[in-house]
Amino acid sequence: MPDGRGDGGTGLPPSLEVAWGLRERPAKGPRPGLSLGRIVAAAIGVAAAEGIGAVSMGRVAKELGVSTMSLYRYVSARDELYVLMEDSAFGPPPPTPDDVTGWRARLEWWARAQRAVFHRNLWLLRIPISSPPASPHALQWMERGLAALNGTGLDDGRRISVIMLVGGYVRNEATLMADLTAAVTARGETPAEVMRRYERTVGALIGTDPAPGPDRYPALRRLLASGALGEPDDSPDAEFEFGLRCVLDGVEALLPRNG
Amino acid sequence: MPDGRGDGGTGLPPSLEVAWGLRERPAKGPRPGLSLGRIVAAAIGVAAAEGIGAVSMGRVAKELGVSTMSLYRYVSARDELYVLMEDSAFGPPPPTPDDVTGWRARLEWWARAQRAVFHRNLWLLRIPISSPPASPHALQWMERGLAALNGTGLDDGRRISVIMLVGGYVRNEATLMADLTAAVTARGETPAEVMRRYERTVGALIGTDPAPGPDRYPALRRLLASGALGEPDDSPDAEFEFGLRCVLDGVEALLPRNG
DNA sequence: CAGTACTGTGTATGGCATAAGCATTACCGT
DNA sequence: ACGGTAATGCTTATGCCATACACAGTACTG
Repeated sequence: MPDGRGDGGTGLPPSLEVAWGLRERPAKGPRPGLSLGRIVAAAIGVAAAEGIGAVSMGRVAKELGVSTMSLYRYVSARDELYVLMEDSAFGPPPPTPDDVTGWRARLEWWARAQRAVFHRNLWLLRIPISSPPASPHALQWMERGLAALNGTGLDDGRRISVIMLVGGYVRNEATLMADLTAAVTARGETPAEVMRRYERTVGALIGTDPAPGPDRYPALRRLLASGALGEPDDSPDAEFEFGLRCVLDGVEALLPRNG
Repeated sequence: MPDGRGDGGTGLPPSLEVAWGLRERPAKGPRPGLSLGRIVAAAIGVAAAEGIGAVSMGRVAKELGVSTMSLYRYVSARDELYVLMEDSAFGPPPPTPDDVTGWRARLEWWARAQRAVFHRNLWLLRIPISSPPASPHALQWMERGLAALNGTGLDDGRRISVIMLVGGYVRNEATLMADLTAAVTARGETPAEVMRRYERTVGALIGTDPAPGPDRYPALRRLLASGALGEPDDSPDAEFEFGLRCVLDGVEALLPRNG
């Protein structure tokens, strides 16, 4: 391995090996005044307050009272910092209560816990996924998801597919919610107002009146007329649970025998 | 409305109203040498060749042989250009063949068509979703998705939920694939090699040997031992169809009566 | 033919990631 | 005790980027 000449032969960037607890502090130079932990915490503070877009190397450095370039002693690129922020924000998966038994309840618990993390850290959803999970907490979450499927007759290949399916659903739903709240905070409106404005926009675009020729948007027009866009009758949580139930029903249909 | 004083009272940015065919060419100034269409086409060309990261205002302008700032006569911000690129790349949904009948077949067709678009334009997946769909083709796709659910007893609220669920699944799966192919082209490896390298990394991180204390990663370890990560027995297409079947099974479980 | 609205453009500002080189520091082996 | 060495934090510089602003030319309206 000419490249990663550090401790672990993991092929990971040095900062991630530090996060994994591999790699000792080198015994030579001056004692570091900074630490990965402090940098990541500062970055998360900025992201939480002003969104991921405000997290620049310069900004984080200013927050810590150091120069921009000193951060590069700890992190070799901004994207690496993003990965560490992600790992830190997720933290370890919370312990599953004892009364949560059976694959379905366990997966639901897993999904809701993940959703809670996204809701607490909306900026997470703006970080593009760049590589398969290899940070400490990410693998712990993956472990938990896989373990939830114990007892189902699914083979290992299917298990990854299932947890990627469920995890993807959670992320997707959370992203839609985050987009809505972003629109809400951008202007000074309530979610209901945003949706009603969207409803009005679509109405103006496809024409609220049936139009002269053949109708190109019958289904959309009926949706608009129903008012389901502007006044959803479900709470966001209920919406999430609805989709989750769908997905898990689909998973259940896969199982060889019973539940 | 003090803001959007143009033709349509849509509340949309001017460029989008142009894309919708509202807004005449103003009869006053010099005839424009550029057009939204040419700009968007050039931008898509850059994105297709070098990824969305290469699509900067300066770069697109250079491609067209004009100055950077002239683009701002047609588009008020880069993100607006992104929306137009997205709309153009999607195009209208392809016509559904006559032998595709029933909600399930129609939704499958819709999902596969959408996936095909993503596969042809991987850069699409790197554009963050900023606002609810309001571009011409986006609404056509939405219309098609809603119409696919005709005949099911689902009410309109459920229908949006379902198409967002399916659409989200497609996008998610396509993104994972795009990430993989990005990793593939970044280094000079085959997909199988990338996955095997990942397998090795995870092995090095959690320790391939059972470790001394209690095992923190039993499920992951078993997954690794099974080789399911490194050598998935399904093709990417089969993987997609598997997830799609899951999701649609879940949808089917919602329906009031039969299929 | 003057007014006007629109065009493309040049210039300027302020931000960004990051490469390269420098002085300083603390440990290692002697 | 002390030179060698490797790591630290910093300054400076490069080359991107989005975009505000002001200007000169252009084609239509009255």
